[in-house]
Amino acid sequence: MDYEKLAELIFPDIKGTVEDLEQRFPERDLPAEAKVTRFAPSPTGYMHIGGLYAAMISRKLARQSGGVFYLRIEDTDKKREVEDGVSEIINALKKFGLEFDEGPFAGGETVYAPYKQSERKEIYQICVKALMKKGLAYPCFETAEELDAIRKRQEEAKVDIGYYGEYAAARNLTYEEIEANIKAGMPYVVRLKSPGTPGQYIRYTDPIRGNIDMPENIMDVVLLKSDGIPTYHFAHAVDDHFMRTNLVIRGDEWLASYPLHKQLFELCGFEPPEYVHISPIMKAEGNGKRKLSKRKDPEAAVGFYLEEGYPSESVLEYLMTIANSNYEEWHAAHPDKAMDDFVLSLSKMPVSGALFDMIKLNDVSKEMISSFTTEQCYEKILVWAKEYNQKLYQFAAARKDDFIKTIELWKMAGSKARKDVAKWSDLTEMFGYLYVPEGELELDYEIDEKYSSSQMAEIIREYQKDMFLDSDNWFGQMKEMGEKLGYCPNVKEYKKHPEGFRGSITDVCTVVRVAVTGKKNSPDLFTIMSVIGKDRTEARLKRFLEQIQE
RNA sequence: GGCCCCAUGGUCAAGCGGUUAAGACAUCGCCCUUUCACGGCGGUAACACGAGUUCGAAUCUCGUUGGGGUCACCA
Repeated sequence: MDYEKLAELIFPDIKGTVEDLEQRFPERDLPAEAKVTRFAPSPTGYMHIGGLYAAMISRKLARQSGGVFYLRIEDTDKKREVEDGVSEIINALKKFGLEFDEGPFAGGETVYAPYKQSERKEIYQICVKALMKKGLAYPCFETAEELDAIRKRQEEAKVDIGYYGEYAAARNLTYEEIEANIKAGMPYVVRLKSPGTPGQYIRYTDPIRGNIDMPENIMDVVLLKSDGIPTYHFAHAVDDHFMRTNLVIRGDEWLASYPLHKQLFELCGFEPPEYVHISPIMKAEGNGKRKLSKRKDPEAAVGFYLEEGYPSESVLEYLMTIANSNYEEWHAAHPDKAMDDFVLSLSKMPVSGALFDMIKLNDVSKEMISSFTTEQCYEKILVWAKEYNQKLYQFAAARKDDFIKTIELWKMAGSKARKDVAKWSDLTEMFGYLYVPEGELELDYEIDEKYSSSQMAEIIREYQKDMFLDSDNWFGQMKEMGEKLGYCPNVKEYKKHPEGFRGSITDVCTVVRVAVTGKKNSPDLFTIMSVIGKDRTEARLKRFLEQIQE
């Protein structure tokens, strides 16, 4: 077979050479230790939490080594493409502060462009043509039905399934047969003619997992689909070589294709990048785990965290604790330092998939929020509410001073810090009584059955006489009032001698608290009333009386 | 099924041949306290199993079991 002639038959219009490409995409002028990494999603518009995790790690590794992090769109499958898919992914990443260092998605151009695979068709074809000239690629006209038949035979014979070796009939087509098929307009793919030997093993060293021995690739995989667009594997080899990526962070589902990728790089004459296979984020199911699923788990989507109002810093910090469990310790030792100062270590990455722990995320997020200043909280809430909670947004935007007071109320500062809020959507659930205008307020009173209506009414009526809101000793006044009604002002004393009292100051406060907020639990009552103001407090007391006397 | 990966409390995990087997989250109790939250103190709770190697194994080897991944003209 004259491979030169075959290559011209298949690619008559491809004139460029691999050498041209080497010149067009020169090696990067970077220090040896600088890592060039990328995030390479399909433009499905759906951003998986695992994608965010990988992107965060890739970017971090590039940053901490003085390298480059870029975005490449893997749009070689038109069926999966979604309109605006690209911008949605970029927006999601942007909201997490993960920005790119180069390319059109960073607002610039470089010699490595284009960054979308659909615009790199010719580059791939040049490379396939070069392989074909070397006898390492060939056209294959087999139909899906014929491929199925091969699979059946292989299943029966209990041998490896795939297109390879003796099963790869198209390897033996003559030039004349190929030419005739093409003239007849038969569709075809271009396959790799794998030089792999069955039973031959290769060694791969993963920075996380160590040495792994795997069988060498023997499959004649598809390089170019019938539409002339490359498969993922081939596009990966070509792009990561010519975009000069030297570190590929990918999910461990790619581990199995390492032998293929290594072979592709070698056959093309490219230096393979360093690979790191990271374990996926899992979800508990039954007695096992499974990957967080796009279909079944809303929390698999990055959008979920955005909607719920988790600060992006919280999600990233939680993800970092999964990536390197020593991060938490480091952070505790350096509370003033930012996550950017932490040095991520590949060897400390987990080797098996971690269960996503929403409860832990909440804890991390409460800590994070308590570390924000009031002003920072205000800004972040405003941005979140504008998109996800219009009512809250209107209140926060129109009455900034009042809103700031509510933040101070649930946040507090320093040693008095409260950690009630893990995500902004908690705000309306926990503190709706602060934001809703009096007319629209509907309190679902959490009344304890141990209080009778008349008992509660007595307390509220007494409290209505003077709410002590101008006093600098509100609680002292409350004690006096309670004592007058027969409630012990000292809780400890009451516990020792409950028989002499109708209850304690706790009961007095609880009844007022329920009347004002509807809830049995809340932050400091006096502060709440100060925030909502005298008039609204009075109105609520009145309403509560009406309610319980119905 | 073939190939590959993994296995310490409920969860995330330290551990690298000799440890009373860390820590964080969760949980429970106590203290603080007008409730809740915060904070402080304390408790419950783990080396999947079986053989080796060794004076000695969570740690090394093999096997078993269990879990996961992968075997497309999808990435």
